[in-house]
Formats: sequence, C-alpha cells, structure tokens
Amino acid sequence: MFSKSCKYAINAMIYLSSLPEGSDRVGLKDISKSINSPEAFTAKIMQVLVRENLISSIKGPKGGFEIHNEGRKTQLYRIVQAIDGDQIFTGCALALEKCSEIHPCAVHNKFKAIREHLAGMMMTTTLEDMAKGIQNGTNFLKS
Amino acid sequence: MFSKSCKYAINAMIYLSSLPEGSDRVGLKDISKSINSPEAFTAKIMQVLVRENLISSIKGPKGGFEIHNEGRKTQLYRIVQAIDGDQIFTGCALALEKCSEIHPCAVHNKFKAIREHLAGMMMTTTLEDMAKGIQNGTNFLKS
DNA sequence: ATAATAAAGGATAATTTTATCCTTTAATTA
DNA sequence: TAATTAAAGGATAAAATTATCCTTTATTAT
Repeated sequence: MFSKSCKYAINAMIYLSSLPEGSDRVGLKDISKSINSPEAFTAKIMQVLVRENLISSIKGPKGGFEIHNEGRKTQLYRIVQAIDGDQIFTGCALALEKCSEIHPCAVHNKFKAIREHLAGMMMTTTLEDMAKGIQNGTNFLKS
Repeated sequence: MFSKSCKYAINAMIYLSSLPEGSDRVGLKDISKSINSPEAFTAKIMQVLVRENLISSIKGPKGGFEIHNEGRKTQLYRIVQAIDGDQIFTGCALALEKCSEIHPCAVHNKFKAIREHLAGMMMTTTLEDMAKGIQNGTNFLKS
C-alpha cells in the first residue's frame, strides 16, 4: 500500500502530534526509538517532511523536530503525497500507462470505489485524530 | 498497491480468460504483447501461476498457456495471493510487526474498513467478470 | 530418430527501495 | 570564542524488485 518510508513518516508525524503542545523539540533518536525505525533512514524522511513544511526543525543543542498547532490538523493524505506521491490515489491498479475513464484498465471501475474510499478517508483523517489514540493508550506506534 | 509482477499476472490471467473457450493455447510472446509486459519477466510470473494451478501450460509446438473453464471463475484475490501473498489484505498499514485488535497501530481501525472493502471486492470479482469488458472493448489490457 | 518449437529453470544484471556512515552546517552553552 | 550538540547533506552499501539471457526439458511434426 504505502512504502516503508511513508509508513515511518506517518508514524513519526503522529508521534510528534501526540506530544503535548509546547513541549520541547524531540530529536531523531527519540523519534526513531518511539516508532521503532532505523535512525539514519528516518533522518532522510524527516528532511523531506521539513522541506515540505509539514514540520520544522532546529539544529544544535535543544534542537530537534517540532510540529506546530496548525500542523496537527494535517491530513494523512498530505503525508503520503509528500513521501510517496499520489500514485496510490490516482494511479492505475494494473499499471496501464494511460488508464482513464475513456481508456480504462480491466479493473478500473472496481478500483475506483476503493481508491475513492481510501482517498476520502486519508483526506478526512488528521494527525490530531490519530494522536488521540496514542495519547490515551488505545493505539500504538510500535510493537 | 500491488507489485508489478502482480499487475502483470492479473492482466495475463484476464487476457487468457478473454479468449474464447476451446481456443488454441497462447504463447508467451502473444501474452506479453497483449498486455505490454517484458517477455522474460512475464515468463517467470507465468511459471508461478502454473505451479499454483491457476493455469496450465504445455511445452513444445502447439504448446503455450491455457486457462480451463473452471479457472475463469478464479477470484482476483487468489491471483494476488499467489504472487504478492496476502500482506495487502491482512498486513498492517503502518508496518507494526504485531498489529492487531488488541495492539492496534495508529490507523488500524481506519484501515480496517479499506482493507475489508478491497478484500471483499477482490473476493467477489472473477476473471470471467473482467474478461467481459475486454471482449466487448470496454476495457483494455494495455495503453 | 531428428529437427523444431516453446515452456521451465538457472544465472546474472539493472533498478529501486531501504539503510548506513561520515562530513558539514547551524545553533546553544560554557 | 570554543566546544558541544543535533539536523542537513553527500556518498555508499545492502536488500528487494524488476528484468534479461542462456541452457535444459518436454512436446510436436517431419
């Protein structure tokens, strides 16, 4: 469904969102431990999220990553878009180069519903929403 | 969503199913041309489909691949299972090693609905169904 | 039997994704 | 200002996926 990078990104973003507003910035080590991801690889992903303005970062002592209040309203859709692009939402399920309503692949209509379901859900689900489950211990960021 | 191998497999199977029952076996060249896939790579995939008894093959002149009447009732689900496994249907969307109802990842419930939608659709959609669209020119196997 | 045909299978290569390491840059603290 | 800290960035490496090539095996037709 999503690339591993994208999964790490979503977990990392939810983790940041799950921290109380106004708390200290968190470092890479903290993040990768919390979501059980390889540190250096996670660093690369964090860089993309920063470049895409989904989070901010500061170097040096007391530095780290941070999500603004605004940022907690980010839809999961945007994170996927930032890391994986929107192939999953718009691409052809059977890899036709030009799959469309007028030149549909064999499963086009069947998948249309699925993709719309997925896109709709990802569009309406925010980090904030998901962070709640982490905060109250209903959901988990690692096994 | 699906691996490229899996996409080729589904297209190849639908192609075979779209041919009139009792027609001659078709060769690799024919298949890969029809679905616009690399020949040698497609060969590997066809081998898996044969091993999994989803189609049959015969070597030598007049040889090739063939799907039996029964086989046309195959659900798309089984093809995905044969090639990609059922990670897509049962795996965790955020890569938790042990994601479950009692230890759910952050998006577990949101994705449950999606996965069930997808699995349900793939379970109830057969090659036969999809072959019709190809036969009557509504749908396409390549661009 | 022999030649020709086509899938099966093995080995290898190219590409993409995932992952690590090391240096540089920016910020803080002493 | 110097030392320390932590992210940014560049270069590689490892692993997985996708792809190709060549030999072997089974089948058919001559």
